[in-house]
Amino acid sequence: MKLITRNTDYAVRALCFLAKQDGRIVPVSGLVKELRAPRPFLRKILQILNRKGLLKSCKGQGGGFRLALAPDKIFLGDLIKILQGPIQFNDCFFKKMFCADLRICLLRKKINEIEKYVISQLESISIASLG
Amino acid sequence: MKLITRNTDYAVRALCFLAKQDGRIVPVSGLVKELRAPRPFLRKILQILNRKGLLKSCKGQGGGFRLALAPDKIFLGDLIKILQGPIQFNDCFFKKMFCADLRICLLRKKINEIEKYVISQLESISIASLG
DNA sequence: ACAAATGATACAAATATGGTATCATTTATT
DNA sequence: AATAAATGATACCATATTTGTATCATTTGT
Repeated sequence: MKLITRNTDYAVRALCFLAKQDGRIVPVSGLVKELRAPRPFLRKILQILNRKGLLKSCKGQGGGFRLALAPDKIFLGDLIKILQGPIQFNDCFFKKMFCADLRICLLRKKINEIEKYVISQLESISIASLG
Repeated sequence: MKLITRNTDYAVRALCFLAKQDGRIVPVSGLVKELRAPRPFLRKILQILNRKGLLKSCKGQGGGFRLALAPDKIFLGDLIKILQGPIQFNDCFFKKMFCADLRICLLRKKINEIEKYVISQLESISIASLG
C-alpha cells in the first residue's frame, strides 16, 4: 500500500525544482531532463497543477511553467488531493448495511483517528521544507 | 486512497464474529449469512487466514473455521500485512536514481515517520477491541 | 456410500495507475 | 506572414491490483 503514487512523486520533484528557479519559466523539456520522467506523463501532471492553480503556465515559444504560489504555501496534502483524490482511509464498504452495529463503528472510528493524524501531517509538509 | 481494502474488511468482520462463538466451529455458510459476503471470495480469505495461522479449519461434514488465537492476540496490522502486503508508504520510485539528492531524502524521511506511526497504531488495534 | 465441508488453483471482471498519441492553440522570432 | 517552440485538451492504451467466480480434489461425519 502506497501513500503517494508516482504522479505525486513527480509533482513534488518538479515543484521543488521550480522552487529553486526564482520564478524563471521552465519548459517541460527542462523538467524531463531534470527528473528523467516520461515527457507526456509529466506534461499531463503539470497541466493539472496549472488548472488547479499551483503552477502558472505560459504558452508559445519560450513558454513553460513556474510556481503560482510561494513554496511554503504548497503542501504535500494539496498534491495528494489533486493527483490521487481525497484521502479516505475510512471508506466504508458496507454503507448502511452494518452501520447500526457497534463493532463496525469501532473500526471506523479508529481508522478515522489515524486518517486525521496523517492528513494533518501531510498538510504540514511544504514544498519549501522538501527543497 | 484506502488504508484497508475490502478483503481485510471482510476478514475483520469474520474474525469478530468468530470471536463471539466461544471456539465453536462455524462453516463458511454461517459467515456468508452473517456478513452478506460473496461466498467464494470469503472462502478464499478464510483459507489464507488459516494458512497464516490466524484461523484453524476443520474439514469434512460439520467442519468450518474457528479462531486459532485469542482475539486480543490478533491485530489489524496482521490482517493488513497478510491480505494487502506490507505497508510501504515509503516505496521509492526512483531507487538509486536520486537518492544522493537531499530533497528526496527529506520526502522519504517524512513519509517514513508517518508510516511508522500508522503501523504502530494498526498493530495496537486487536480484534478483541473491535468486537 | 454419501453429503457436507475445506484445500488448491485457475480464470475473469472491474478499477486504478502509469503512460502514449494526436491535434489544436498560442506566442516569440525571423 | 511564416515558422518553430511551447502548452491545452483529450482520447486512447498497457499494466497492476482488487474483487471476485468456477472447478475439482480431498477430508470427514453420518
